Amino acid sequence: MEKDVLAKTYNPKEVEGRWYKYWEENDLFKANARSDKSPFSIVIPPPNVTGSLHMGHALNNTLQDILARYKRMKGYNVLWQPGTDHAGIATQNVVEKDLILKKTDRHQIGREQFIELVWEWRKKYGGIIINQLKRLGSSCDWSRERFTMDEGLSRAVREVFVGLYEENLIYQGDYIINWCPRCHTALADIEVEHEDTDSFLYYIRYPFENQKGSLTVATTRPETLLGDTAVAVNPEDERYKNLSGLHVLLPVLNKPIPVILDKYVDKEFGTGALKITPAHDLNDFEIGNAHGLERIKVIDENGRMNELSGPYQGMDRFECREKILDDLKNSGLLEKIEPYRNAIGHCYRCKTMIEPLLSKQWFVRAAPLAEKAIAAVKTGKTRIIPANWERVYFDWMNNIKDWCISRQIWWGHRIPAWYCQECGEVMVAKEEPKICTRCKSNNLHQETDVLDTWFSSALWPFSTLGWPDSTDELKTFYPTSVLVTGFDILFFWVARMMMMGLHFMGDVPFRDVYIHALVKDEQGQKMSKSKGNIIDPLVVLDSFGTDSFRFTLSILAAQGRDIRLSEERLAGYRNFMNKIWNAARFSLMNLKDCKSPSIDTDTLTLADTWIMSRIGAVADEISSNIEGYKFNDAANICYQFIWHEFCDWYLEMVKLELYSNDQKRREAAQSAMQILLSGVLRLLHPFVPFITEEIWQRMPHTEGSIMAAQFPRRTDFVYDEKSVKEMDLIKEVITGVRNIRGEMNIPPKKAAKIVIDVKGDKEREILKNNHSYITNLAKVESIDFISDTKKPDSSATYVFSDIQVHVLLKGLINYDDEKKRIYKGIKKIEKEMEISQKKLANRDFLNQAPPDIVENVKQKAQRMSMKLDKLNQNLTILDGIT
RNA sequence: GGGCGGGUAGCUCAGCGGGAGAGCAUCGGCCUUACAAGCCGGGGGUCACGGGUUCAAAUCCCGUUCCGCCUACCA
Repeated sequence: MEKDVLAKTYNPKEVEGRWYKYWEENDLFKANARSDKSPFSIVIPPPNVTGSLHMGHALNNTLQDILARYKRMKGYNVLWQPGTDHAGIATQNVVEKDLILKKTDRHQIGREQFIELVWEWRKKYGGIIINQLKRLGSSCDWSRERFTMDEGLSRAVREVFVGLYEENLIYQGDYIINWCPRCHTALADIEVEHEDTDSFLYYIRYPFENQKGSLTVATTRPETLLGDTAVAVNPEDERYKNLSGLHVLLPVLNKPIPVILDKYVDKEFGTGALKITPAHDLNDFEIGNAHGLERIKVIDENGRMNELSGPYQGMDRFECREKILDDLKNSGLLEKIEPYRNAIGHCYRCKTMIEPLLSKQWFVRAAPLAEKAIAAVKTGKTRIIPANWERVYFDWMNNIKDWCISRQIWWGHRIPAWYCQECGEVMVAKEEPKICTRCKSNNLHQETDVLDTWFSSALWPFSTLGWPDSTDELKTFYPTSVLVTGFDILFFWVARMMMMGLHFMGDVPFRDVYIHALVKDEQGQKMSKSKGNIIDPLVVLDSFGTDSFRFTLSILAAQGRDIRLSEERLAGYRNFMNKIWNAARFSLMNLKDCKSPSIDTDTLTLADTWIMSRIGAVADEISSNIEGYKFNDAANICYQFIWHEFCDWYLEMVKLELYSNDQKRREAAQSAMQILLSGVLRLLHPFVPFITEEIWQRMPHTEGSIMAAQFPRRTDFVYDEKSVKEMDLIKEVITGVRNIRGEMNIPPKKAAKIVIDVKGDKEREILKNNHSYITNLAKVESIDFISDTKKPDSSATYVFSDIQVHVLLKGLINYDDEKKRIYKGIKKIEKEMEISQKKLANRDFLNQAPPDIVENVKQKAQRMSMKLDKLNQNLTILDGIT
């Protein structure tokens, strides 16, 4: 790498690809399953293989990468385990769409060939999201990339399924499930999205069978009445007391169905009479079971009315509703229609309205598994951060329902169950059985359903590490250190990993779960395709560069708060990258001929000691913030320190040394600068890997990649608290002069004479010894020192505590302006003093507040009082002049 | 229905018991040989409202209100 002068602005495009390749080629992302170093491991939340990078991924992976890079620099053996999941329904949908274009469908080509096509698709497009993660700089160990349909992971799935079945934790049964008529599969409860919808409540008369009159029920789904097998009323409902044992006639079909009594029915709602359709509603199903009612399925898997729905057979469910309402109206059975708002379930994949259907499915008995998962968080074996998500987790776990895991699609792990065609025996086994265990028949058929994708995702923390084999990876990296993810998959994924990990590994899958924010748009709206407010991370990467993007996400990632991303913010942090770049540019220009760095405390200037004390303190703060998942604080500390301390003050001060004729001073400055630049880059590296590597490689006396360098600690630098106080004093004087220059409109080029009135010998010494900082940074041509003397004529004065800086302004001073300025200062300080004095006048405060607090207030009051005196004196003098 | 988060400078947000902060925007002055994606300086806030606890409240508690979000088998 040539170490020439850097370009004037940072150009990320030229840099990023180059270094990513370098890191990969030099195996810098690789974990070691047999290492003496302490392990640190993260499994990636596997992105959907059909996916393309969205903001959620960008944030999620940026945060993981910060942790991974930071821990590597701290000397850990880091494994960041990457991979993708096979996304059963989504992937099948994509390939099926292709087939439609080719004027065929999966049923025509058959299961085997279809699966082959999906694999082909995955080979061709499955790497897209992976490459996008690489563009983000993600330092995953790609040599270990896994896919949930890999042979190894599929083995883990079979092992788990059979294990749970044998323990009676998986069972098969007829239940009401959520059916998507478009995807043609069952869905788990959490895969259904509820949406408040304006609909209607229809009041329908069910005539009595053997007497006059009718019983009116209220329903939102009149079409399901074809499958009604009873009408229920509350046993305590006075109105319907005498109806028990009677029958009513189902409208349209004129079929008698019984009136039953059930406490479930709410007397207050509708008419207090509830129609019962056990095959199409979960509650009705349960009531039906309790009363031994027949289950009549009238809607089929396509959402169409079937042969049991009489005249409506063949109609779509919505079409049927219209028709049936017409017919009811005509026969006078429709009493009234009321507008009604209710939540309607939709498929989370395709948004089709869910049809609750009676169907035979496979379920995981969740409650027993949840117990340990609850305990693990209660006892702190796994921490959820921020902790308020614990409550959400507990709430769900405590009310957990059995998990429907079978899906009527082809792409996925086929359930390892076989049915004997002769005797009906069900066999669940890891290997395909040859003959029926009961009747010895060889006429066996495998279950056609596959497992929910989340079933395999639930095993991710150990299946990716080689389970069920006992591998070095498992020994070294399980339990993983932390899981970083969004709350939207807390139930889908985190909770289930907890259950499976505890059950099969006997330990939690991760020590920490860090739940991060959602990325929203500028208006705080959730980004969605339908709203069209999506900010494409790839576009952001192109226009601002990866590092700016990552830094923006980090600094906005406050715990428990969503991120509103905006172009202005991105531009602001792109400017920060440019600032870093130019600080490096300046440094490198002056480091061309430098020796290898060493700290000689004798040659350190006050500026050196001060900035080293600061960078050391800052390094420790950044460390503790990263370790506490306070990414925004860590990033903000970097920003403030680098821009407003290192660049604004140190680099300006070091110019004195660099431009000095004294070769020794120059060399000492070069040494310090190298140490500092190296420190700054290493602090920044976890956040902004590319720009830091680029500069690192151009620095003299650096070896290898910055990835392998050590993260700075306070003890790496000179630390001297006194220097911080001294520098504060000098900065205050400089700021004071600048302030007056600015407010009095003194041309920046015009050098000023100043007189500092300082009583304390110590302060005077400090200012005298470091006067060149003041003369250079405040454009001052001479400094005189006085002690407790009257304000010089033709001067403007900056007052702090008992120190006064008089800027001599012969001919430039406007006395009215100066008076106004002083007056403003007096008003401000009087207001502040009032607060302090009130406190000090309060006996309870003096007695009960901690002594250090009282002392602080006292000192503050004293300082202010001195300042106020000086200001008043100055005002009096000016009054005398004008 | 239940739960969670939020209301702090014009905007976006930190802070969450002892001096109201940042970024952006704004105003004034600067092409000072690292950076105009920059430098220097300034202005700007009854910390939603009402009570309470405390020597001390933006910060803790209660209530009100307005926004989000999650969850739920009253048809």
